[in-house]
Amino acid sequence: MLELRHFETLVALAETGSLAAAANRVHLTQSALSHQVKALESHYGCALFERKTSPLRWTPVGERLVALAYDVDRRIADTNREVARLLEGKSGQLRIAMECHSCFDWLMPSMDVFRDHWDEVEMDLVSGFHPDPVELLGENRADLVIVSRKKKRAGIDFHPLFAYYMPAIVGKRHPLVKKKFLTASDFADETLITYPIPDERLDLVRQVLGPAKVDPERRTATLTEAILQLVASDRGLAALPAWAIQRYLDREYVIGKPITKGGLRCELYAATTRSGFQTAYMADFVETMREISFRQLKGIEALG
Amino acid sequence: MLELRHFETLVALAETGSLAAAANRVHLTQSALSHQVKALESHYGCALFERKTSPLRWTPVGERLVALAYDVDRRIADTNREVARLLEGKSGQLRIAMECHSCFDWLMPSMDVFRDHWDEVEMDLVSGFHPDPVELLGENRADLVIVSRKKKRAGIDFHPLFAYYMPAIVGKRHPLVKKKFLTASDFADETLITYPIPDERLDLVRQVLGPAKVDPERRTATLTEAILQLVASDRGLAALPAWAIQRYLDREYVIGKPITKGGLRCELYAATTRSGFQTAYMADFVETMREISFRQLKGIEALG
DNA sequence: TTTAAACTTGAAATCAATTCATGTTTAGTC
DNA sequence: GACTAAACATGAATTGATTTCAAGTTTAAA
Repeated sequence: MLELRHFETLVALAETGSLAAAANRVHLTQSALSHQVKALESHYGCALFERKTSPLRWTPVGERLVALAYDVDRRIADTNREVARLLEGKSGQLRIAMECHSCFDWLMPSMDVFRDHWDEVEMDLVSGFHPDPVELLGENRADLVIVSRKKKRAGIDFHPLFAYYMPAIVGKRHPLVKKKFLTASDFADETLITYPIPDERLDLVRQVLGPAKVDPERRTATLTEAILQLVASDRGLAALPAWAIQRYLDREYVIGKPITKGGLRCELYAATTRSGFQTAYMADFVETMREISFRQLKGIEALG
Repeated sequence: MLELRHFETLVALAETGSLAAAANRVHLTQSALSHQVKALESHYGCALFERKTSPLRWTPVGERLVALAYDVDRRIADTNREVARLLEGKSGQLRIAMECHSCFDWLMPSMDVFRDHWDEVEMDLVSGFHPDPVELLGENRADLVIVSRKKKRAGIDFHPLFAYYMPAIVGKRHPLVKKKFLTASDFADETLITYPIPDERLDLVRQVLGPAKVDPERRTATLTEAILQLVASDRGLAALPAWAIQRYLDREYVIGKPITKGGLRCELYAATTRSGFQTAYMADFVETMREISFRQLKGIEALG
């Protein structure tokens, strides 16, 4: 009756707080989860959580099952790791490069977890700027690259990590805070503050401003905090991932506004060589990044 | 990929030592288990156990998975118990009666385990002889009765426990030890030593001697050890469950011989009132009896 | 060499979970 | 208080995977 799939569902439910979001996370329809939950509830003869509250509130029974789900999931993951180590050599290296400037924020916790599980694997961050970091894979100067687009290339695999929405960042007293969402034209007469990277890597330019032929004045800053200070003092607008500046948004140091009606959706992938991904620790690292990110970042979505 | 059903299979495999026996235990065909194992092996890319050895020998990976299976199964069972307690009152009583004279042997460990899990439930053994112990249920003088036959009766449910084969017990130097198996006629000129209970409760008489119209001389003894002494000194034959006298068989204090070609198969059921079985601890006790028996008794089979 | 037991294999059948399409409920807004 | 959108529930149909079936292969024993 109880099955592992229910465990995945329960964990997703606990971490997302709603049926619809959890369904997206486990790549099922919300209807499927509804059926699953109903089956569990009729099996145990009691509700698992209160609907109509957000986030959902677990009943004691639900809570117990969620605990079980976490517990069992962890044990299975541990076993899979051990089996992988039994089967292959345990050591190796994992050199990570990033296209995305602020990804290090969310990557660090994943690296910490990974280091615990695979202490024989040597981890490194590839430093310096690279016009096309994916090339580092072919040159064997990196084993994994975090990128925001998949460009088909021979022998390279792109493993989806997650999707997120990038809000425009506006000062508290800026006139645009009154708008529900911003469009390309709202940027026309503003100064756009960005990291010092080429336009084709800026999602805002690539997806919104470019197509609309809007080319605002620019200013660059290397540090996220510097960008925020400029925005807070109304020297311009920026577009940053919400997860990179969550605490500043929470404190209302600056204000986040959706870009376009549906929001500006960005994606993240881990690129590896096809053969490199065969090793167990590599696959595990990708899985770890997904898990840890979903656990700690707000407002991200499953991908792929 | 990995699913709970695989865990059940692995546990059964570990405890029975063969595909066919494990299949019987989990109520599937041996083909189904073969497919399951194949799927697991191709998933992990390695063998789980060596075939062609009996009992099967686990590989390190197989061993790790079996450990996981036990672990997860136990955690799920624990959770189910806790949930049951959360939902209903925790206390109650469990008065057990037995039709079968030597069942106490295997029942005791199950009672011990049960007491650990449900210390609020008061357990009792209904003592004394009863011509029809199932009637104790209707009279509310017992909550559960161990019996060897299901007789349909209104409001009474029979929950299968297990099946076993009852060998004839023969002295070491008795001429019949040369035979591969005994038939009804072999008993004709012997003395049959039994517990002092009516014929219709003696499986040997009911299933074999009765139909063959063989009615040997009788002698009764209350204690199993007394019966064994009589047999060992060639005062007669007996028929006892192998699990009741395993250590005497192992030491060859007496010899066990199959009765009829296929062996004399006996079954055990737990009888309860339909309503009584609704309580969680009752269902758990039945489940516990099954589990513990399969774990500790040799040569028993799944039933139902 | 033969036989029986244990296991494997591929195809068919069965069963159950998911999706689809729709209905219902809830929370927020005018 | 009615209206809208979001979130969830439901029943029927589909899909897909697991089991069974029927036959073949291997192993161990006689």
